[in-house]
This record gives sequence, C-alpha cells and structure tokens, in this order.
Amino acid sequence: LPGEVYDVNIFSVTSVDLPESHPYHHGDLRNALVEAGVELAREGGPGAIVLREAARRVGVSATAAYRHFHALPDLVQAVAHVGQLAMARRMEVELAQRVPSGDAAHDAVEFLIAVGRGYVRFAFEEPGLFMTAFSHPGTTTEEEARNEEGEPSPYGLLVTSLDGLVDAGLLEASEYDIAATTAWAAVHGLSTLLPSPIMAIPPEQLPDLIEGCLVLIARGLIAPRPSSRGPQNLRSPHGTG
Amino acid sequence: LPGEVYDVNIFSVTSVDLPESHPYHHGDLRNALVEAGVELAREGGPGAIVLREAARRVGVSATAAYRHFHALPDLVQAVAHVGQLAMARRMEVELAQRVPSGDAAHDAVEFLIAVGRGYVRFAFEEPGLFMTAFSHPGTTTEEEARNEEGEPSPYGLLVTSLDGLVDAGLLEASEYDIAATTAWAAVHGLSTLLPSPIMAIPPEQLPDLIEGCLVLIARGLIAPRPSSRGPQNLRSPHGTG
DNA sequence: TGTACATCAGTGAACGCGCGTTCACTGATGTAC
DNA sequence: TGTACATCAGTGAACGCGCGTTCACTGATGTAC
Repeated sequence: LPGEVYDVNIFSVTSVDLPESHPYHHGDLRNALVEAGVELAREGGPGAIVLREAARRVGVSATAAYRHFHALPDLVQAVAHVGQLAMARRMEVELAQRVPSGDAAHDAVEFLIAVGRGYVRFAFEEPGLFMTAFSHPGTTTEEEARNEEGEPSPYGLLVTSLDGLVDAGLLEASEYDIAATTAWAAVHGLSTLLPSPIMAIPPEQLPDLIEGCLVLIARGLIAPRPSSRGPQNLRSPHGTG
Repeated sequence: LPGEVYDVNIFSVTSVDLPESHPYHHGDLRNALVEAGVELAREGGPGAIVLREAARRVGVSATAAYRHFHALPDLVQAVAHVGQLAMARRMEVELAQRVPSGDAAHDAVEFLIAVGRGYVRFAFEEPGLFMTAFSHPGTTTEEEARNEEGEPSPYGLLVTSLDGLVDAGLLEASEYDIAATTAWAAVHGLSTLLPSPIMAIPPEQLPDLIEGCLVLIARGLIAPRPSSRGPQNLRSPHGTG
C-alpha cells in the first residue's frame, strides 16, 4: 500500500525506504508532496508549508497537487500527522533506553519521565516539525485524524505512562484526567518555552534543567494527597468534593 | 508623556483613557497604531497584525506608520508588550481576590495558584493577544524590552510567587530555577493546549480542570525532597548532586 | 491480439489578492532674528 | 510682532512579490470487446 509509506527518515529509528521506481506518471505524488511539505515544515514551521514550493521541489506543476489534496490545509494536515508520528518515535527511543530496576513504582515513574524527555527533545531537535504537529489548520475530520493501525502517538504514550502510575498505586484513578492534562501541559510548555528566545537558557544548562523539571512534574502527579500528610493544606480543586 | 499611554481598556481594571484631542497632525499616531494593532491581534493573533490595515483603521495612509516604526516587526513588538502588560493586569485581578488565611505557607501557595489562574484565564479570554505576547518577531532590543517604571510583568509576578514559597520554607533556594521553569512551562502549556481544538474540553469542565491542574503543579513545586520521605525514590536530576 | 474509448494524472497560462516598502511630494508646525 | 526658513508628519501612487486557486488542455494508462 504506497499510501501508507509516511516514514521520513528523520531519525535513524526509521528504516523503511520509499520506493525508488515511479511506475505510473509520477507514481507516488501524494507522498512526495507530503515529504516536501515535511522538509518545508522543518525549515520554517507550519507557515512555511507552501503548496507551490512543495510542488516545485517535487518537480511538478503546482496544479498537480490538487489531484491529491483538496486544498493547502489538507497538505498541512498530512504533514502534521507525520510530525506527530515522528514525535512518538522519538519518545519511543527514550523508552528503549531505560534500564529497569526491580521496583515497579520506580519504573513507572521512569516510564513517565522518559516519555516527557522524548517529547521535549523532539521539540528541540525538530522545532519546525514540532510546531506543525500542533498547529491545527481547520478542524480535523474524524476519519482523517484516526491513526494508522498500530501507529504510536504522543498522547497514546502519555496514557500508557499514566496507566502505569495507576497500576503501581502512585496515582488515584479519580485524578487521572487532571494528571493527564497537567503532565501534557507541563511538558508541552517546556517544549514551547525553553527553545524560544524568551528564555535564552545557556545550552549547556539545558539537559539538567529539563531533567529537573521532568522530575518536578512527576512529583506533582504522584505526591500524596494533601489530607493524608504534608505540612500545609492545599485546597482541593475548586467546586469538587 | 504621551508615549507611555499604553492602556487598552480590555479589562475594567484599566481606567486610564487616551486623550481625545489631536493637537498636532494626528497628535498620537504611534499609540493609535499600537491600539489598532492590539485590536487586530485580538481578532486574529500575531499574524493578523498588518501594517496597512492598522493604518486604515486609524484613518491614515499606510506610509505614515513609517514615521513611528522602522518596519512591521516593530509594531508587532509594541503590541506584544501591551499584551504582556494586559496579562500581568489580569493576574493581578486574581491576586486581589484572594482571602488571606492566617497560615503563611497556605497563603504563599494561594499566591502562586492565583498567579497561574490569571495566566491561564487571560489565555482563554484573549487568545489572540496571548499568542501575540509570546510571539517573538526578531530578537527584542534590550533597551526596547525593558519594562516601564513600575509596570507589572507576568514573569515578575511568577518570581514574586516563588520568593513567597522560599520565604514560607516550602521551596529550597537550590531548586529555584527548576521550580520557576516548571511552573511557567506548566501554566503556559495549559494556556496553549486547553483552548486548542486538540483537546476539545467541554467548557463546563474547564474551571475545575484548570484549578485541579494548578493545585497539582503547586504540589510538585513544594513536595518534600524524595530523600526525606515518600514511598519511592525519584532519582535526582541527571548529572546533578 | 488489436483497437476504441473512458479515465486519470499531469501541464501551463492566467486570475486576483493583499501585502511591505519606496519614492517624491505637500502642508503644517516650531523657531531664529 | 512679523517674516524666512528648517523641520517634521503626513500623502498617494507605484513597485515587486509570491501566494492559492481556476481553467481549459494534453498525454499516458487501463479496459471492454
């Protein structure tokens, strides 16, 4: 199925090569345009995805793109999907590098931190693609947005992390949604803010800072309930309980 | 000093009115253009700040803007500055609504949470201005970026929050930078993610969700050191200690 | 196996758009004497 | 107090740009008989 070949070889993890033959007219124009779009996104973010330029790079007239995409936003969407996939792959690299300890609780936390680390590092390594993955040009069709069979997704990995925390007894199911939102938001904020000129962190301090933040985020998720211990009362969420 | 009148009356907090008289040619063109730019930003984010349109709204030729701004990015920058100020004001509103308890530790945490709540609510109430405040069109000149005398800034309020935590004995000074980065990132991530179609949270669940996340973030900042208590070992930041 | 035809994937010229920015200019204001 | 002149804040036409998208078209492929 040529329509499924979305691997972009950004990271060495990816080993699937695109077919070299062009059996029919161009043969694989849609994928070629998406790949060109990915390059543009890497170079300049979502705004740099330009239909005419993508066609130019593929060596095809601008009009040809309209055989495969209804309009520009559809191409951007396809690129965003590739970006999400690449991000998930980057997260999986971090997961693969864990060394399991005997302790289930410890390992569950390490899983969460590895997922977060992959997220943030992807944002640093591929800022343009990261921004594109989270741009939303028009609401995604349910059908289009659905992941391919077995494709990893950043959100899926987060969910897996939190399930692990629940299983290890570190997170109450009643706090699941809040924990998920907080974890995602915190990691996303790091990814957005740290690379921006707003913060201007000296590069050599970045790894330690990121790691410290990830630990601190994890701590918030699994901290014991305020009622059971701790020196001060944190009030419970407004309007709840 | 007419150059200082940046109040935009987005919130009723602001009570300074712009002068109605136009004593000299236009008289206050720079501020008028900035205000028009703010409106454009509110309507469509940083990309919607268009020099020609701003001039059109003020009723002046497009060229006139070049008497007051070297080029478009300078106008965007000025608008971003207004956005930062408006955000800080919104945060101050939340601060003003606190009811102090006797407990210093509790109040310090409430201060932090109020600051975060203002940040997130501003992002919901003024998404375009929020995005503009954090866009960075060309690196800011040191001189230009410096705040006006006594102007509040979002980062300044965050720093005040954390100082309060340190004073109350809830945060170790050695963790200050990590805590600051985490708090900012988490709150910024909530502000970015929650309003986006990616999450699609039902509006009636938003206040509780936000509040829960803020508590959870605060918890992470002030959680006791892993070495002293807590059921599992969180490893210390990579490469440190 | 060869031919007629429908279908499909591409071409190339052209459109309208709104933008940022430039240029030479004009008219109002402030100032020196 | 009046006049000459420099300065300053605005005008309006024009430029080039690259974009997304349309249109009528052409040439290659697949298919029925």
